[in-house]
Amino acid sequence: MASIVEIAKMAKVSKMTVSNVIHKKYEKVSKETRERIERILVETNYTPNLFARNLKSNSSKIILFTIPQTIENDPYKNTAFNNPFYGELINSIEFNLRKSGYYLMFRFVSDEEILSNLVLNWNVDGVIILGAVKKEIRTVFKDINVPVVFIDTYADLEESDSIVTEDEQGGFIATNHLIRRGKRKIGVVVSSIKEIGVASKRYDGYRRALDENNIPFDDKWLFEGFPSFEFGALIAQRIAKEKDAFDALFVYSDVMAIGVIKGLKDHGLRVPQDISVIGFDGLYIGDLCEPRLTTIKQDITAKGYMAVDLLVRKLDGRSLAPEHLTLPVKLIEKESV
Amino acid sequence: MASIVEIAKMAKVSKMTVSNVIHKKYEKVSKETRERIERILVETNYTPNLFARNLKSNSSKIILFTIPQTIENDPYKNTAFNNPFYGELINSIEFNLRKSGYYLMFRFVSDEEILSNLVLNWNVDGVIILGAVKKEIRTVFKDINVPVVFIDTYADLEESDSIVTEDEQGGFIATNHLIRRGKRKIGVVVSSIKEIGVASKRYDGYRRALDENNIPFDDKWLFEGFPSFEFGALIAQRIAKEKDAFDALFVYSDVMAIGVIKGLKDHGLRVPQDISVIGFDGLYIGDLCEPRLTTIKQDITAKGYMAVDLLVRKLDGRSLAPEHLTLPVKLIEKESV
DNA sequence: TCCTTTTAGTTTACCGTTATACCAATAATA
DNA sequence: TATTATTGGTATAACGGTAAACTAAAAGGA
Repeated sequence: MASIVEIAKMAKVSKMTVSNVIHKKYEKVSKETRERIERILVETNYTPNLFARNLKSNSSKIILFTIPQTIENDPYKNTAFNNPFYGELINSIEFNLRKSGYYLMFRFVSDEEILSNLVLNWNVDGVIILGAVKKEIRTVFKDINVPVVFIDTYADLEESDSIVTEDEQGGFIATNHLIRRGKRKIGVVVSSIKEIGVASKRYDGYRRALDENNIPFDDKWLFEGFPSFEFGALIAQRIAKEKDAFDALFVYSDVMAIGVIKGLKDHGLRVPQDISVIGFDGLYIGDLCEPRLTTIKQDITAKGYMAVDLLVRKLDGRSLAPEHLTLPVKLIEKESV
Repeated sequence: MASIVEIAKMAKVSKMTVSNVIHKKYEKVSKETRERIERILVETNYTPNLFARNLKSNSSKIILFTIPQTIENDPYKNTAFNNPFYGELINSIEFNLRKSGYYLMFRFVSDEEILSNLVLNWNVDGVIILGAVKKEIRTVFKDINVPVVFIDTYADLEESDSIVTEDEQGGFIATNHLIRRGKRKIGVVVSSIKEIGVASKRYDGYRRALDENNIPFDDKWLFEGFPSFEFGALIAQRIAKEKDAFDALFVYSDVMAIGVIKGLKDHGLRVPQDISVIGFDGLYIGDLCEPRLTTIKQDITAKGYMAVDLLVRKLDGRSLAPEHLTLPVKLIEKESV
């Protein structure tokens, strides 16, 4: 825990000389002095105090990655991480930040907290936000001049940087695939489509596929709810009761889709013989269920990479205008259709 | 981004007076001045610069949660987070840290990095480490006087604080359950048992159950390998080839167990009719596979809670002597046995 | 009235680092 | 020899916040 002053004393020089050695400003230091100081730095295992450095430089090398959500009072109730999507994304973000010399601070936050508590407090250099965020919050980031990359948000993004997947197209491909397989009574299971997020875009694609194939949409085909495995199973229960009303389902996420399949089977329906199910994400857990889940795959690790890359380019000043990147999707045929 | 000095100027007082208002040292400030300053604080949306504060106080309120591991060069290869165990744990840790006023910094680290890069650099107030850690690393934490809580480490813990599950007992219960169901040829699938981690303890429990039931252990019953879904499936392939050699398997983790079941079924064996499988962890994904996985459940959220609680007690000085906590396990009977 | 408290502040110094300005001694040039 | 440039540093101030010591003015007590 030696400070630069103590190193300077040991080397009998001023602390500025030590600082110059640390920063490799060798033209300021003679060879002998430099080597003497370097030896002492190694011996004492010196590491700079980043608080001091950050205070001076007014930058932290910390990037906040956050998932805004209603914060539960009970950690057992917060099931976000049950979805491997989050794990894969945070893994990729941490990996790429580390590679670029940044540190990851992770936190679930409520909308209010986002500003008061973290961005300002910590002088985080940048922020990556996953999921739908209210407009007020988004505009505030502009005021405080911290680069932000939004992942999977759609509303009013002209002036923000964002990364999304081909959600609409994915919904379209999924639904089209069902239609090409002869399905005509296609239900859709999503989280809320009122929020302008991935769910509503995937739903839009679903509707477009119906339209283009002249299949009239029936209000009863829409099932909305909390995007969890359990809720998927719950919805399946309702669907199983009117089994003849559907010959296929487009479910907006794999986790939900697996729940749906589980629920359908528990209520005596066979997948895909009685009813086909297609998911969205391409998670490995799709291979765990039986039948294996046909799905629309997105590259989550690439998403994390792109988010970090975009943010780092902002921080380096290599990207000035807002960018909106869209990652491709791909139909993965397994056995549930 | 107003600093305390600017606030002071606006209020026409010294910055110390502002500081006193912020810290609610009201006996130092008259009612009028106080209210004037408070108004300005609100108007300017003042938040203290934590770098400055931390520099002065030499504490950061940051807790590092880290999973030591060989850092892959390719984020696609890092599959740690595919195991929902990690997600549930980090969720619980973040939740409880936030509740106690701490911030979570997460990072995968190599052993070397642990010290040089983070603990010293960031003046993190405490560290939570998951998984087996070499002795050298552990001893260093003592030198630098940062409280550390180890999760799921066993080796040489006398002087460290640690939290584990009843791993040995869990392995015993699992194996005993198989034996009580009439199984006699019980294979065991673990990650490396050379490292002194949870895998070796669970294996110890397995061996004890065999011993106590006078079942001689056969070297061919042991399968070691990388603890992933894929590797579980790979091992199952080998097991399927000598199908008559086994009537049951104890797999040290659910993720691996699900892979094993998948692999067994892909090679024509029926679970549990031909061979029974029991897992360990109690993850929700155990319910996704068919048959649903019988397993030994541990409470991961409780584990995170205990880790944070113990660490915070260390930081508050409310726990001086090293503590070693062991969380209970419970047999959950489903359909794979 | 004089002395002591109390009130309501202010001043100073420091946390560890770094940018900037400065300086002394030596080397190079005219 | 006098002047200028280079080398190898040092001294100072600042980042924003806080603990501790200090002080001026008002209030209280004898």
